[in-house]
Amino acid sequence: MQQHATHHATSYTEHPPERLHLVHKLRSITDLTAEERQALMDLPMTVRSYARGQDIVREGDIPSECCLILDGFASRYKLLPDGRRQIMAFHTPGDMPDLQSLHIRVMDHSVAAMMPTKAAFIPHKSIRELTGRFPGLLHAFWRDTLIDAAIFREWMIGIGRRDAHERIAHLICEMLLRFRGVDLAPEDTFKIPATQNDMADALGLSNVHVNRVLMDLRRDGLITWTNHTVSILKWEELQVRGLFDATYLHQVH
Amino acid sequence: MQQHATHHATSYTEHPPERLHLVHKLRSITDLTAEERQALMDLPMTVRSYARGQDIVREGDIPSECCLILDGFASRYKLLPDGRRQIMAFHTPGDMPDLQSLHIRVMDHSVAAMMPTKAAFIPHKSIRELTGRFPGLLHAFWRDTLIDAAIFREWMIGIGRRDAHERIAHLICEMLLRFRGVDLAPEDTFKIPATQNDMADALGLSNVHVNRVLMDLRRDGLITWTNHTVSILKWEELQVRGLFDATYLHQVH
DNA sequence: CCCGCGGCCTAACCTATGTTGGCAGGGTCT
DNA sequence: AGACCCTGCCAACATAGGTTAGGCCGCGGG
Repeated sequence: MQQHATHHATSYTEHPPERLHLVHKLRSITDLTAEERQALMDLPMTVRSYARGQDIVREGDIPSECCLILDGFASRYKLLPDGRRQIMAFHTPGDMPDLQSLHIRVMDHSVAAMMPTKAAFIPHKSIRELTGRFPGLLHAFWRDTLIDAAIFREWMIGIGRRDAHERIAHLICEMLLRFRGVDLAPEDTFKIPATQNDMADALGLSNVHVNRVLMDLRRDGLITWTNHTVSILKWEELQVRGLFDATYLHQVH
Repeated sequence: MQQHATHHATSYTEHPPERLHLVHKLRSITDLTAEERQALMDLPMTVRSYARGQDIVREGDIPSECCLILDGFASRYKLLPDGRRQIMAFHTPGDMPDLQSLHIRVMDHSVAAMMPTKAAFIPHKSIRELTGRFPGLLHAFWRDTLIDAAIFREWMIGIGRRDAHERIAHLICEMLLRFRGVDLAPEDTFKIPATQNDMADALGLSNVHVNRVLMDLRRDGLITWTNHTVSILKWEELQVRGLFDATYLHQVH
């Protein structure tokens, strides 16, 4: 709600409203001056649309632009030669899933749309020019990639050391907070773009087992999950099951 | 060998030789000018020593300095409330395991010595001052944290989607390359500071199972592993077993 | 010198999770 | 409408890997 107020406070009528997600996201992790915000809004970008399942960036690519999720939902994933898939991150509007390509030439994983998704592409050149003028933005971007890494670490401990129930509860907790962060979870309910199969690939489980555990969580009245929408009924208890502690999201600020 | 030549080419007699590891490491991922190298060597640092098992930085800390491994070997890890442990990274001399603390206030994991280890502490202030003067170094540090994240991702797919044999073979492959990178693996043999228990916690397995798999690898003549030293006997075959592809280390340059 | 501890190794047993296969409902394309 | 296909759901069975327990060895400390 507060964030919503923010949206209305600063209006940039000459740009499509989706650009605000980027400003909004970066403000959620650091402070920005008015000039910095304006400079972000002025970044040149070309927009493309993707259907569910389509790749936005592909492993092996050598990007010369970064992509910014404007609308929809994306995942980062990697495939083993025999087709096993590991999803390594989910991304909401305002995220730049391949920001790292600024400093790492070749993509070591892919980015795909998990639902109809609009992505904007910003030339590396423009970003470099921007961060050259605004050191504050440079640090914001760096910080963003560092938080990314923190989430990877948290997922690692999940996949490596939590059992299936803990993992799934934990992921649902994380999603709720991140959707809340972009005002997409009113009343602890949100549209989840991931199928049970996607969840499985994110958590290192099989789709069948994800289904089993989900049934348990529903039976115990912690959540409902129908038709791609999830409601958290017992937030406290869900956190306990997932051993959830939000500090790793570094959203405080 | 080439790197060894490099060592001798540039000598900074007024500093302890361990400082060269940092220069060496950063040069393995990016180009540095002579001034930048000198500036690195001139960083103020205070040195402390740690025994195996001691924490160098602890989860929850709010560091005002970054640590640099001068000598020895360190791991980054995280504990669950009931004591389950996940190791998320190994670090060799020249690495700065908590570089992220520059932009992320509170540590979300710990760093520990895995053998007697010497670490240097560099005030954030000095690093900020340095990166202010040398944008090249700023990008080198940023790039370093991005490679870190790339390794996290690779470990994620390992823990999530590879079976125990693949995981263990893969980790040994990675270690060989990283030790080679710092001239610590002559003839494909290196001192491994990790116990089988450490390996288990890094790979999301139990120590017993690590032992089982290690026996297999030895029986098949791929490696020897005695007394904390590992030799790779069949490098090709080990890579095949681990589905190993080194691009994620981004060491090429 | 002995003691205790930590690291390895082994065996017997157990269970969480994977696999396969099959069914039902809802979209979507023709 | 019919034919698909994807997603969720469910049951029966299979197995990789966990757990527990114990023995052995080498080392550092008293």
